[in-house]
Amino acid sequence: MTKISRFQLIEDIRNGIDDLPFSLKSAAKYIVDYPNDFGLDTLRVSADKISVSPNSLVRLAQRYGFERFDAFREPFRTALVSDSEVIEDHQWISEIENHGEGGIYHAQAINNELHIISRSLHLMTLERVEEIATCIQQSKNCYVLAMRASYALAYYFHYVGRMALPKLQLVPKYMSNPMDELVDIGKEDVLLAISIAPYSVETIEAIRLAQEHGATIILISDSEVIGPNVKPDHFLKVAAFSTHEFSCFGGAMAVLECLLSYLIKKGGKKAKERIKNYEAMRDQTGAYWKPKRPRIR
Amino acid sequence: MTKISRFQLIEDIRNGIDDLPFSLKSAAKYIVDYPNDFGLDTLRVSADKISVSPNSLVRLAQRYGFERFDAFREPFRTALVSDSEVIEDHQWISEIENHGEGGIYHAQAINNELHIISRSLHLMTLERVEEIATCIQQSKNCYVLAMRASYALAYYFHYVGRMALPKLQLVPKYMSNPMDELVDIGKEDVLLAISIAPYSVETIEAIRLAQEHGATIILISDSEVIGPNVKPDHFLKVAAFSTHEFSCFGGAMAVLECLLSYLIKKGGKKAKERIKNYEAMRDQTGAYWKPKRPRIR
DNA sequence: TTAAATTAAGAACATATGTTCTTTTTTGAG
DNA sequence: CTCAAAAAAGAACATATGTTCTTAATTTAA
Repeated sequence: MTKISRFQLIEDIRNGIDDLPFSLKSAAKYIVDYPNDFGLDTLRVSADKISVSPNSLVRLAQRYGFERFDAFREPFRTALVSDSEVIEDHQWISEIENHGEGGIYHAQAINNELHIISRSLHLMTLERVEEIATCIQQSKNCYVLAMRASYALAYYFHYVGRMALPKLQLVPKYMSNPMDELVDIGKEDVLLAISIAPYSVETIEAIRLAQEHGATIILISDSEVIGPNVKPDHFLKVAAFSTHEFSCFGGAMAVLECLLSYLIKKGGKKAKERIKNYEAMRDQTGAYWKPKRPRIR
Repeated sequence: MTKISRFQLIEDIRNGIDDLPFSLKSAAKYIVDYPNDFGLDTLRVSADKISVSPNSLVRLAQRYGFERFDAFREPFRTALVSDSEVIEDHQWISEIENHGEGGIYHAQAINNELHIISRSLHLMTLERVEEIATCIQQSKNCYVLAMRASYALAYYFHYVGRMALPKLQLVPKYMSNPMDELVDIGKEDVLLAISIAPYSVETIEAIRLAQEHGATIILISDSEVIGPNVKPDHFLKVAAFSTHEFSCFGGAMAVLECLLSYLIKKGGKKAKERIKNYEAMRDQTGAYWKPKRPRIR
């Protein structure tokens, strides 16, 4: 009885995955992605998580030459007991440090990243989140503004957020000066501006314009004072310091993602429904790949 | 929602072990010694290994204040799957929980965010980073590819990265199908693809094209199996699970930022100089605002 | 379009698992 | 030593699990 290793088995599964029929493919993908869970769970629990029938897993096991399902799962189980040492604190980081110059760089980067994220999230009190979420929800239009590197953050926030809140508008949307796209902003509107040092002049000017038009300003930044005559109504501070010459955006990203979570969860039925529609559209247009399952009945 | 940690529970067991009757003591000792096995095995298997009756374990569970045996074993199970992702019990997070529905949502979001980031960075071993960095540095062109929400990540990576590495190219750069912009990709080139579930067909097809042209593929994703016939040369796994319907990108962002740090630091003099030039250019054109400091001296 | 082969779901079954109740054994106070 | 209390084992039970067999859907080939 030659015991097969988990590693070997995963490798086999991955290589053969393209030749599998639909539901077995979903199952195989799941096992490759979540080998730990697969080792721990029962057949039925795994089947449920994958959304296939229990006996699909039995068939998959047979495909790979196992007499019974238990034998197929066995390598994953033994791997669980043998090599899962729980390292309590972040000892793995200091471990990295002991491998030359590169190790020191990498450990520094990881430390810094965790630090700014933790700090940013800490600064994001429930009070502020609720304040900002309410402000966005009650607005007529909510413009999401950022320039240069921060534009990535605005793009992401808008991309995901508009599924729950169609009133979100990305600025700049076209290759223009953001001010041009804010000419119609008014009292009932909100401008959510994202800017990390160094602060671009366009952002500052756009905020000033919005202020003059009576819009409510939400600023997400590493500083409350990003330019002359910029007085945000709400301010969410993020940490952005780094070990090299640019700011780190991980903290801002984490904060935005948590804000998104909050908006989606508080969005209620309407948001849920809109998200459902997006998903349906995706399936129709085939924009995304997933191991398809045949329709039943 | 105060989940007890495995670590805490083992500590409790060890402290109380002397006051236990004979068979429960054997059981307790076994659990302390072989927590992994205990988490994995069924009640009867554990009882058998310890040589006590099944219901001795039930009684032990009750001793420690658990209603049922499953609850007692639970911490050991979760420790098995989430290998070493013990977020230090941030007091401030559980504090947030005590403020109604909104507080629970927010605390969940923060927890999840920290979890996926910590896990993603953990998966980012020095070995992989070095491998990937070398691969990028030695390439002729390095295309950074992503679609839809992930495009934000690619955009950011490219925006910052090109200051150190001008050979970085964002794809799609124009509003086109990414394949059109990859027609010239060749053996000496690298394609860094970023894709989080659900995976867009365009990304998958672009990777396949690059593969056929002999380019080296680096994939940053929550799964190694994102589509049929996609076999990356290097793979960096990130965690992306969330508490709502979309994937969370915070882990991917953190990983990319650490990769950037590494590339910049390893970029040497040339990179430093190029960055200096960028900064000089900024100052000249006044693209950025900075608070004027009073002249010293 | 039809027929055969493949693939998946569903139902049924024997066994395993966690729990509870009862009986037996052990412990300890008087 | 006796007897009550505590602890452990054993038996019985409902539910869960893996397996098998049957039926339905889907794909492939003619």
